[in-house]
Amino acid sequence: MRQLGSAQPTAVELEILRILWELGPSPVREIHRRLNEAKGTNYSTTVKMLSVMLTKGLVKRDERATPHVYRAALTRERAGKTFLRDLIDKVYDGSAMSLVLQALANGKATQAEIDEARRLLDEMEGQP
Amino acid sequence: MRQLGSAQPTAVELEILRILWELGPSPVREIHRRLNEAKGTNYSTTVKMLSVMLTKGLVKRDERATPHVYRAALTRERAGKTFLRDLIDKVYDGSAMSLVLQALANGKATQAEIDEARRLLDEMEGQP
DNA sequence: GAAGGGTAGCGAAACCTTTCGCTGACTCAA
DNA sequence: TTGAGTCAGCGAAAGGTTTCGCTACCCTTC
Repeated sequence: MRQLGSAQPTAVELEILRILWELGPSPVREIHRRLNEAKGTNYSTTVKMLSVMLTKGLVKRDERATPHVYRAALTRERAGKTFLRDLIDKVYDGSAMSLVLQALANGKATQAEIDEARRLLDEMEGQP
Repeated sequence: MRQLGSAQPTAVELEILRILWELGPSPVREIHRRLNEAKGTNYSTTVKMLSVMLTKGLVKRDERATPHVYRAALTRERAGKTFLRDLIDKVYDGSAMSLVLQALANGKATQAEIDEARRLLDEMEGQP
């Protein structure tokens, strides 16, 4: 059984989250308009994706309203943090410093810059 | 048809790339040892994944050697850049500055820090 | 109450990734 | 030559994501 809180959004799911982050809580029709604009998706598909995301806990919905209003269950900030952490884990074996060093590698970076970057990344990682 | 150069490595593919980045060019047996260690994968699976990755252009192999030697077709640096760009595109709608601002948002950041971070990210993005 | 439009949901198909059984080739030693 | 071991590859199954057809349920409005 997949842990509810730890599910990484898939490509389309992320696209929907992005729309919700931009629009704020919205009815399906609104979300669909955007998604269809971007990639010609069928209305049924949008509804299905939202229902899948609901069971995964990626979105929440207010059923009292008609039409139902959906909203993202995580913030853009949290998603960003998670993805960045994931990137560091998957590409740099968990070493944030590796990424920083690599980033500065071909450029001309002072020690001050490196320290600065380190602090920035520490903040991004958040506190476990 | 999927563009060869633009294929984003999947989870297992990335795990294999990570092994190759660490070990350098290696025979299947070596790669398999690591992969199996990490997640108990069958030998056949490792071979198959490598063959899939070969057709996708993610790895190259020297068939003159016996056993065949595989090596990553992209560097860790390039993969990191691509993933970071992808993260920015998918989560922050392509605005690197959004990510930086968000990262600094809850912390207490000086203007100097922000400028620093901007420069860092510019470098990470590479020059189109 | 019948027709039409907006809304919601289910189940199955289509597609991609990941897994592995099975097979064959090749090498080395007895 | 035969048997044991290593290496490579194919095809199909298993599992997850994404797609959509079809159905049903409200509301209006006639």
